[in-house]
Amino acid sequence: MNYWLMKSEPFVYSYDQLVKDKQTFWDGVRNYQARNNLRAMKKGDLAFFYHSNEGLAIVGIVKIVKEAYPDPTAEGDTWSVVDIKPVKRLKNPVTLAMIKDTKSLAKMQLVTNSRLSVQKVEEKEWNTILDMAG
DNA sequence: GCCAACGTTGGC
DNA sequence: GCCAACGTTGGC
Repeated sequence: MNYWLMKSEPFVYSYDQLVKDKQTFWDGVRNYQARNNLRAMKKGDLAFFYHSNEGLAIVGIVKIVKEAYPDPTAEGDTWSVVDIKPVKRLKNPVTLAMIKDTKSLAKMQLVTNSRLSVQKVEEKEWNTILDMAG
C-alpha cells in the first residue's frame, strides 16, 4: 500500500467539492512525473488532498477507487486519470508552513519539488502528518 | 502581482 | 543532443 499527495487549487476543485461529488476522476495532469505517479497508484491507496495557491494546506484524505485509465479529457492515451473518493477531512489542516517547520518532513517533495502536482508520500511522513492533524 | 523554479519546445 | 527562450506553477 502506498501513500500519495494530490494538489488542487481550491477555486478550481476543492475538497468540499469532492465531498459533494462523492467521487471524481482526477483529470488535467499534463506532467510526465505526475502521470507516472498516477499510473503507479493501486486501488485502495490513500492520498492527501492539498490545497495550493489558497489555503496552502493538506485538508483531507482521499482513496484511490479505480486505477489509471486514459484521460477522457485528452487525445490518445498519453495522459491518465484515476478515480478517487473522499475518506475524511483532517480535523486540523496541516499547512505548508507547519511542514516546512518539521525537520522529519523536510525531504517531502512538497518542499523540495513544489511544482509536482501528484507526489509520493513515505509512510513515516504520512503518519507524522496524521499526528499533526490531531 | 511578482518572481523563482521547473518543464517543454524548437532552432541549430 | 544541446541549450536558449518561453510558458506554467505556486509560494510569497
